[in-house]
Amino acid sequence: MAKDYKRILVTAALPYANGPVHIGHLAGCYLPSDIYVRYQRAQQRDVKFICGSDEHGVPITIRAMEEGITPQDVVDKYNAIIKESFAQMGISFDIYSRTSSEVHRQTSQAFFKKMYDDGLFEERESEQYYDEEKKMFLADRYIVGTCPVCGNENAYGDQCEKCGSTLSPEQLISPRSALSNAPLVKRMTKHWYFPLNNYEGFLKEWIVEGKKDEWKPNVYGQCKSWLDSGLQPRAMTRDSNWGVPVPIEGADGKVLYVWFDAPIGYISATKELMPQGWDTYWKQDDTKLVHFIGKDNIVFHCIIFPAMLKAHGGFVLPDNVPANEFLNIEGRKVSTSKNWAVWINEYVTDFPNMEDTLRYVLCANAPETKDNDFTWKDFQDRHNSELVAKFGNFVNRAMVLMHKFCGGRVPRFHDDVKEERDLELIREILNTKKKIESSLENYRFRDALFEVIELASKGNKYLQDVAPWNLGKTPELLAENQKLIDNCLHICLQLTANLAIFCNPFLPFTARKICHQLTVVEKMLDWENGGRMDLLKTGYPLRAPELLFRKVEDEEVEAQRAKLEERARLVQAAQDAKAAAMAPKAEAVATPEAEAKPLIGFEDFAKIELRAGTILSAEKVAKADKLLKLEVDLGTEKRTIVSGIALHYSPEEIVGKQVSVVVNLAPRKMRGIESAGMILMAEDATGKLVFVSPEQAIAAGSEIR
RNA sequence: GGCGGGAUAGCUCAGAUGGUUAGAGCGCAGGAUUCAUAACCCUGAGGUCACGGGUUCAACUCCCGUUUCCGCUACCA
Repeated sequence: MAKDYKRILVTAALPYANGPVHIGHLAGCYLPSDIYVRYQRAQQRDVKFICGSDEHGVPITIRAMEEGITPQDVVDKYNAIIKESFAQMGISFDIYSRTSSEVHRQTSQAFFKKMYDDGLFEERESEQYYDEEKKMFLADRYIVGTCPVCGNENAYGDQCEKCGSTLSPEQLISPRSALSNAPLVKRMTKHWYFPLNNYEGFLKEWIVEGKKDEWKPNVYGQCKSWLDSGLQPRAMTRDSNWGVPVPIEGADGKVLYVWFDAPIGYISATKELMPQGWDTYWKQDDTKLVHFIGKDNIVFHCIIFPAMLKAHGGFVLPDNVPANEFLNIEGRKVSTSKNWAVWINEYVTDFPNMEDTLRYVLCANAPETKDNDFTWKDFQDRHNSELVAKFGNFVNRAMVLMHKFCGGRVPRFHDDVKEERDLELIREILNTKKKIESSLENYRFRDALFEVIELASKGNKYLQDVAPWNLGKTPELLAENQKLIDNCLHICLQLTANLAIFCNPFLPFTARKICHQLTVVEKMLDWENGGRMDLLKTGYPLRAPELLFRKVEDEEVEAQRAKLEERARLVQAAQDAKAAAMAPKAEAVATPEAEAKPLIGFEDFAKIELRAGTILSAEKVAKADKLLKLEVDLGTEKRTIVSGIALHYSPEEIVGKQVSVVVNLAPRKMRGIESAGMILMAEDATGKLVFVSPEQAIAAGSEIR
């Protein structure tokens, strides 16, 4: 039941301003949204395209700390880079704003305040780590300490970037503040929780029942999964000084949770774009709201934000959330920290004036239904065979032949000699238009783009069938066949004009180049002109043909592959993924030496009590992939130790084995089992784990020093 | 481990509501052609639709297992 919408509001996920954008971002979100919007604009529909930088949150403050600059400096830098990359790629936002703007502060605060005043939050107190020196609570990321897993002394409270372990602050050994280096104390702090569980009924009805056949399976499935497993209240505030201050009494030092304020950024940006009238787009039922995002954002856009909008009241809910899957590169996942990515700002430098090629390749192979793979070989193949050989070649053939046989002017169409194949092709043009429309309305961008190329292909076939170059081989033949030649080229040129209209949402730069050659104004690109056979006036002189695309040579894509591999190799060799992620430009700086820990005194070492132990029994821990529950004989006592080695050893093969045990490690519960100690393991670069064992059998409990 | 989404020609991917010979592009093998960036056009070869069961007159398409990839989540040397 397609509603009769009066206007369309399109949002693209706010990119996080702590790094540049790469082709995965483009393919998953910004390109499809731009195609959709350009199409709707060409349809003369009332559409607004909203985006901006997401500039709050802990990772930005961390990056600022690491680079020795302020968070504002970080976001200023990346906001500029990101904004420029989008502009260069022709992503045509009506506004690209940022969540550090004043309008956004006001908007998100008002949003929060309204919910607060309506009593929609729950206040809760909990114990959090507090830095007495800086007089502030610390987010998980601000807490550093020794990783219980790999011993990295600079692990963060949520993750150890050295070994990739996900942590909680409580797990860190001797936690300290990342800001002041001071030891931490625990203090009570108050936060405001949004009881998502109160909206389960509404969400179930709206999504599970209402969107079953409308939303993509991946989106629908993900939502259903969340709803079925039950929703929990979620904290909507954080202790931090970077973000939107919580606008109520007694909330000093607290800001809105970045996932609370970020989606409101769509609203603020709309406000900024249209100080008068923004609310028409957000508050009237006949607005079609569409969120374009990557699959990692589904829960926020389909569950949390709609629940917020519903709770606040007065806002429209998204009609659709066409989330794409992920794009891999050369068979591997995109990884910022491993620098396995194709960055947009680098692409536009390496391939000037080839924005449409990237747009084409990313759309033709967009991860619409599953993760897809981007390879440079595929990039080259698609460009050379589809854009150059089919599309560009057809346009060029039509132009060249027209100049050769029709004196550089659009020939007239002679009804008296028209043939069935002429009419057939004309019908195909209209047919193609309809197919593209229906595909685009249903977010099937690759299908739509395929139809464009397919139509060019039909043009090529038509030219081949009529073969005007044969009809005009000699002056005698030319005179005899001029009418047939005229008709053929008349149709080919009108088709070329139609191709410009049809490719415009996908290949806007190319569409304009075609307009230039045909000496027509951009206005011709209006969608309603699609299918017309009188776009070019008979007798009108056209410009000399210029190639729309150059070929991509083997060396170019080889160089790109080599660049990708080389950077990844450097990062790998450096064993310093973090440094590379923080400075993707600074690949040359990466050093091959592994990160070394600082010197420690004997007294530090002496704090650790190590003993040889003998494994008495081992069993797999239920509901955990990697955990084994071990009974270890330490001579004077037997202990239960839970160890994450199940992927490397089976329970049977390790019984009786002697191992090294950290005896005085604070006990910790895992999967409900208290683990008293830790088994030492050695790990190689591939992640393989082996025991660190006494070289000969020795009495259980022997001290290791 | 829980949940969700994938697994289809050599490669990259499409395949509403189950129904005649399962599709496209590239690649490959032939052919035709020369207007065009040696491009275009035609023909052909290539798939037990991951595996095993089941429902059905009929399953790539529905159901149940298994294997495997991706994501979220839990957990982790």
